[in-house]
Amino acid sequence: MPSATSKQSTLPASWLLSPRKEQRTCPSPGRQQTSLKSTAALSTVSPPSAVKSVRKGPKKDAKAPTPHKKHTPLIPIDPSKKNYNKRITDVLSELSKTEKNIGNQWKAQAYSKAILSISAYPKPLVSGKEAQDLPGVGGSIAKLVQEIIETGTSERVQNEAKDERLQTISMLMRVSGIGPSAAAKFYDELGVRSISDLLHRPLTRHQKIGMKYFNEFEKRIPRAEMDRWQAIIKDVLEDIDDRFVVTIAGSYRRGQDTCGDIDVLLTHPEFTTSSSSDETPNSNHSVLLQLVISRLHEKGYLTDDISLGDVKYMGVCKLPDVPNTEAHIHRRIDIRLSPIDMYWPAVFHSTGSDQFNRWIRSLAAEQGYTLSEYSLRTKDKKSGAVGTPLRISSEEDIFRLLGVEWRAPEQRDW
DNA sequence: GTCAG
DNA sequence: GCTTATGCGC
DNA sequence: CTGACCGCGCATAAGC
Repeated sequence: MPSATSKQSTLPASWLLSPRKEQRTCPSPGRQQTSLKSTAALSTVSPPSAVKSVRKGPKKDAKAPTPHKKHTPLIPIDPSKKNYNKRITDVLSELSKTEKNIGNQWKAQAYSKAILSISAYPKPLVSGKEAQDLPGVGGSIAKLVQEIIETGTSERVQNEAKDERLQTISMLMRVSGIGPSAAAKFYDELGVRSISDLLHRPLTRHQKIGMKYFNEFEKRIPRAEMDRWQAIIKDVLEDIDDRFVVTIAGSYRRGQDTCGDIDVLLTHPEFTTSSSSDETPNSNHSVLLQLVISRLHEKGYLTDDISLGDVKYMGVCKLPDVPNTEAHIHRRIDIRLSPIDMYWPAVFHSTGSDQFNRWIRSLAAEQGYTLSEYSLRTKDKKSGAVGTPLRISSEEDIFRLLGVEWRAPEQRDW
């Protein structure tokens, strides 16, 4: 009900409501989907290769997909392989979670890294010492591993499991908008001991929404529903301006059967970095996202807004209910608007997986580049000086420039 | 907590 | 009122 | 021994 977002669609966006060109050129709506699996992953749309000029014939382009060979070091871990040390990694996961709850993100991450390499170890560990040879496993974790091998668990984990405060904080943090700091404050200063206690406490807008949909947000989104959202969003956007380019990224793009939320990336040929930096009259991109959001509201797809700025929206959506059917579940949806010259790095980044991104970034660094969600730039290893962003007109460009063989999104799932 | 510098 | 810091999510 | 480990958009609190 709050939704402060009601900046109605009084926003004129001159070039926006542009001539509905002939008809569907670019982002042809969802159709294609249906045959998911492989195609679905490439989810999206037509890559407008060059900034301007494009938008012509049917989606041609896609660059010449001619990857050079260039063996990729394949450091990757095969996720399908068996974990011979599950007992150990399970315990370490608890420790990672605890550190995260306390706000020690780096320790939490360190445990996660150790978990990854231990999971990939091809046989059961026999000693902590053996574990310490693995990347990410130092003396401290080696000791833990030794303890787990000997006793089957860790005393520390046992104690933490009995710790009321930790357990409660862990629970509170399941509410979207409550992090380590707020959870600790609720417990220590406001006497909160359960989720329901929160109802009588001052909450931020985000936290109220987190409470309202506490159960729904933890439910996974079936791929079929994701397909529907993709079609809907493309449809609404094309209705506004058929030059919008849309990608549903995240695990959906990697072909997963279920997803945690809906991650939408958006760009428009007339929204470029230059047009965003200077304040020319044409930089009405500042209303672009607002326009999109108000349109989605009008159509009844959005139910709550968590945040809305010029380039990023976070909110809640729900498919229209059909009479005599079970109501649909509320879903978290994020929509980001990128200048077109930053679009493919953004798509690449948001497609993940996180692990894949870490790997590719380290690879980039080795080759004298720095890759972010905004750009791919050269970077001098010595001086650290970075160059200007390279022109990226497709995901393939990124692979090609890094000398890595193309990997479809499903192959980045690690 | 781990690793690189 | 305006500016900066912090929390949060990703 | 010390700092990096992604760091940025948005909402809200804190500071002036």
